[in-house]
Amino acid sequence: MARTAIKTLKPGPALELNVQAAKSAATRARLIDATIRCIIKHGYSRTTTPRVAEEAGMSRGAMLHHFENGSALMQAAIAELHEKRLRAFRQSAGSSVHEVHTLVRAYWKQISGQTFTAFHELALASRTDKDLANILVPAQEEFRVRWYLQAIELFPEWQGDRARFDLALALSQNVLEGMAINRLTHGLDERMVEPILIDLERQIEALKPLPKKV
Amino acid sequence: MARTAIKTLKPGPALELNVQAAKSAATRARLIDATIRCIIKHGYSRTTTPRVAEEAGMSRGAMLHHFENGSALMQAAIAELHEKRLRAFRQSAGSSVHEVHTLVRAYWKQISGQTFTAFHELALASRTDKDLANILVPAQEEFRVRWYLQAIELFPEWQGDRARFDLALALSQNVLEGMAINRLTHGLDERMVEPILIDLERQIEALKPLPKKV
DNA sequence: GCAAAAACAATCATGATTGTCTTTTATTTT
DNA sequence: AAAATAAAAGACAATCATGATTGTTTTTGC
Repeated sequence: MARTAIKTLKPGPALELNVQAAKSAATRARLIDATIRCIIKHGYSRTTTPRVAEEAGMSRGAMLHHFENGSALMQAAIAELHEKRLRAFRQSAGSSVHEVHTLVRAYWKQISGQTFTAFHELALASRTDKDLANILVPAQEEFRVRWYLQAIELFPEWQGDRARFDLALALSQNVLEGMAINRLTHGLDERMVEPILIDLERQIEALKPLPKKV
Repeated sequence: MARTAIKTLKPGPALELNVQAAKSAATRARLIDATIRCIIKHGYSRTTTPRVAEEAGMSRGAMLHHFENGSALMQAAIAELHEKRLRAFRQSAGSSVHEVHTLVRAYWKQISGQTFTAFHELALASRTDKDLANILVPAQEEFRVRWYLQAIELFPEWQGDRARFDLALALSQNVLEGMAINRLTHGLDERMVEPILIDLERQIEALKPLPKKV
C-alpha cells in the first residue's frame, strides 16, 4: 500500500492510501443514506431494493455488490439511524445545561426530525416482522438505557426519590413521543404543542425534590 | 318468495325472506373481519388479498365477487373499524358517569385494544400512501370532532376556561395514545402505566375550574 | 321444473421484487 | 504492460400479488 504512493507520480489518486476502499466506503454511505430517505419518503414496506438503488443513483447490481442482500442493507441503515440518534442525544445532553426547559425542548426538537420518523416506521413494522425486530429491538433498548442513565447523571439531586424521578421521565417520554407520532398521522393540533410543552415542564419541575438551599 | 315456503317443506331457509342477501351480507362481514384480523396480525402492508381470503376461509375468486378489488375491501374494513371505535366510544361516554377517573380509564382501555392497533397501522401507512389517506383521514377527523364535542357535553361547567379545557383534552389524548403506541413498539415500561394514569387524572382535576360550591 | 342471477372456485396474464449470475469497466499490483 | 482484483451494470429465473376471465354450483322467481 505504501508503495502505491511512490510508484504512481500522477496527482489525485496518489495521495490516497487506497482509492478503492474510500470509494467503496463512500458508496456504502450513499446507499445507507438512500435507504433512510426511502423509509422516510415511502415507508418501510415500500423501501425496496430497486427504489433504493434509484434513490442512490446507481444500478441495483452495484448496490448488491456492496451489500449481499436487502436485509444486510437495512441492517446497516438501522445501525446508522441508531448512531444518528445517539449523536443527537449526546449533543443535547452534553451541552452542560441541566435545566428542565432546555432538555425538554432539546428532546422535542430531536423527535420532531426525520430520524425519529424513520425509527417509528421501523418500530411499527417490527411489530409484525420478527426478523426486523431482532435487529431493531436491541438498538431501541440501548437507547432507552442510555436515556435513563444520562438523566440520572443530569439530575443527581433527584435520586433520593426514584419513583418521582421515573415518573417524570416516563411522562416526558410518552407525552413527547405521543405528540411526535400523532403529528405523523394527522392527529396533532399544532396549536396545542406549545401549551403541552409548557405544562410538561411545569409538571417536571413540580416532581423535582426541593433543593435544600436556594 | 312466499311460495318458496310453501313449495319447500324443509325447515331452515324457508323462514328467511332472502337467503342470498343474508348470505352475501354475512360473507362480506366475514371478509371485513378477516381483513381487520390480518391488519392486526400481519400489518397493513402484508394484508394481501390471498392472505385475507385464506383468513376468511374462502377462495380469492369468491372474495373478489363481493368486493370488486382489494382497495374496496380495505375501504369497507376502515368503515367498520371506524364504527367499532365510535361504538366503543359511545359506550364509554354514555355511561352517565362524568368522573375524570372513569373516563380516563375508559379511554385507556379502549386504545389498549386491537381496534386501536389496527387504526394506528392504517394511520402510519397513510403517511406515505395517498390513496389510503384519502379514505382514512376523514374518519380520523370525524372521531376527533366527536371526541371533542362529547367532552364538552360531559364537562359543561368547564367551558368558561376553554384554554385549560383544551389543554386537558390534548394532554389526555397525547399521553394515552403515546403510551398505547409505545406499547405496540417495545417502548413502554408496563410498570409506569399506573403511575402515569394516576398523574394524568390528578392533573386534569387540577385543570378543572373550581366548583362554586362543594 | 326451469331459466336467470348470484355465490363460489379456479386459472391466466401482468407487473413488481428478490437473489443469483454474467459481463463490462476501472483500479491495483507485480 | 499484464494479470488480478474490485466496482458497476445488466440479465436471469423464482416468487408473489393483482385484476380479469372462465367455469361450476346454488339460489331465486316465474
